[in-house]
Amino acid sequence: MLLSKSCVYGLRATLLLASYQNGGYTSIKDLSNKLDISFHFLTKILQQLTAAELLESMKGPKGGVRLSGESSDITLREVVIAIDGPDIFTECVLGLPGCGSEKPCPMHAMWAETRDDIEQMLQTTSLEDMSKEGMEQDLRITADGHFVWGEP
Amino acid sequence: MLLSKSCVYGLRATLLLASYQNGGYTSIKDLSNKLDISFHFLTKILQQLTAAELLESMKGPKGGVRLSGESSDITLREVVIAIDGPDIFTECVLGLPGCGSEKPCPMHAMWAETRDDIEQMLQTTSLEDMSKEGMEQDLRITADGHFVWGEP
DNA sequence: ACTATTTAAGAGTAATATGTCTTAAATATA
DNA sequence: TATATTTAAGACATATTACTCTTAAATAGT
Repeated sequence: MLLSKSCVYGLRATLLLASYQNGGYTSIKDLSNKLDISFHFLTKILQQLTAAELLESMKGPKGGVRLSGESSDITLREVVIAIDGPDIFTECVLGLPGCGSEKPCPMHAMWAETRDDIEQMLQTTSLEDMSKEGMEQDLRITADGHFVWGEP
Repeated sequence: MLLSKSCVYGLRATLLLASYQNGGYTSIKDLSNKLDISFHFLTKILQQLTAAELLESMKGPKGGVRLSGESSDITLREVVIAIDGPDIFTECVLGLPGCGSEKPCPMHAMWAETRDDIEQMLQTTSLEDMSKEGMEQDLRITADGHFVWGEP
């Protein structure tokens, strides 16, 4: 997998949050239930996103998490980097540490291109873009596909 | 990482084998030394490639492994599939099991495209292509970059 | 036939990723 | 103030991947 499970969980949760578009706090319990992800595990992941200031959190009743800004201002790339780190956008496909344009591996050129395409794709797509598509076309965000968007 | 370490080791070893272009057997010891990969671990990986009939092996003195056919006839895609399996070319980027054109996830369309690009790229590149480039331009195939191509 | 060399196969170990559980801290509401 | 609810934090457990080690089987050369 290109993205770790943690990263994918983070993306799915933030997409769902974006679809709520009410500005209020949503409990992680709600997210973990709807997405069928372990509550404690998801909590840890969302903590990373909070630390990266993509989310804001509040403890206590009525607490939960919310996007720190407009869903149109948060890109998929930001979420990915917050969880999997920025290296996936620079790493050699053969995992060779010193690989770069100076002394590349045979696959460097071809991979650098697709890698940049992927980064560009994630960079130019906001949580709003994806969550809107998800809602409007009733797309899948769970394994079973049974899911209702935008109902906090 | 898109590809597992095993897969990457397999690619590096087959690229090196392709550069030998002498048709004879090369000992795994030689490959593991040159590529700085654990001998036993590489042995296991190359066994998978032998099982997939991309390599042929012979035991005993003068034994070793060799490409089962012309290096121009073996694609990077074949090596990848032999080790990491074919699923990486069909899997959902969010890891959602039922994701497909019928009931896709929001990222399905964009990812399917890049995924197909990657497959196409690997499909249209042979071991010969890559090893020739590696030799001719003295490209990196080890971490330290100190390496001499094509000397069995 | 004997020996040295090499791959094959499987058991075992280590490291990392994934997932679970418990306790602490904050906060809304009564 | 007391209670219920929620995130924060860290310890713990399991699964997967990566790597090591030992023994067996095959084969070339003497």
